[in-house]
Amino acid sequence: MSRRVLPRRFYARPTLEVAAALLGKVLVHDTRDGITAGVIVEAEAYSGEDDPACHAAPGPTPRNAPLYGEPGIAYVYLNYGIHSLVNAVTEPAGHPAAVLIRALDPLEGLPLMHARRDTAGRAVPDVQLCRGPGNLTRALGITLRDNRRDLTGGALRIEDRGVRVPGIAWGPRIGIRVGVDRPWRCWVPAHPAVSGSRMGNALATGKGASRLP
DNA sequence: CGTTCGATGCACT
DNA sequence: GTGCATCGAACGT
Repeated sequence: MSRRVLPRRFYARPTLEVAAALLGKVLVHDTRDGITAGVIVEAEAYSGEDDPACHAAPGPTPRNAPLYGEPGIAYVYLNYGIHSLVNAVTEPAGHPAAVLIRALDPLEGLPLMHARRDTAGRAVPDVQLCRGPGNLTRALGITLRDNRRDLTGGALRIEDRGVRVPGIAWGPRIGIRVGVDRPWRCWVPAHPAVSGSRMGNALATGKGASRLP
């Protein structure tokens, strides 16, 4: 529908490159209820069967099949029984890898995001609507049914709207128990929508080199 | 402030 | 049966 939708070749390259390049891009979900969209400000790379934190670590299974397929496809899975987490599949087909989208700066459809997130009359500040991978899928209405959707066109997509990020910081991935040694999480320095400031996350405020780790 | 802990569903051993 | 790429309420200090 638009030339600003990221083409498949954007995803068909090293996962760390894609993760960095996704910062500043816009995740859009078009549903019956309306459009919601946000600027990606935090992401994590998961790449290869030798990455112990990657879902492909055990080798191919029915669940992780999308990771082995075409780049530019959404890999959505349920974790902790509650949260749908959305990834963008990367690298040429055959190399299992993806970028987990962890936080957005809310851009469009804020009222709809609030409607989806506000529970028990509990209001959520705008900047926290899409802070955290489970929160952003809830705000955008992304569920397991969106697994395998093509991000290069259609209702769930990622666009380039010309947003420039001021910098990129790198650090260890969050919430995993293995593979913590790999600094494969990247974020926009000091951005308030970046997750992790809960656990005394000094990293989230650090100045970032745009260089890959 | 800080840390702990229960909710909840599904893939995989 | 076990273990999560989480979240937020409920504690303790």
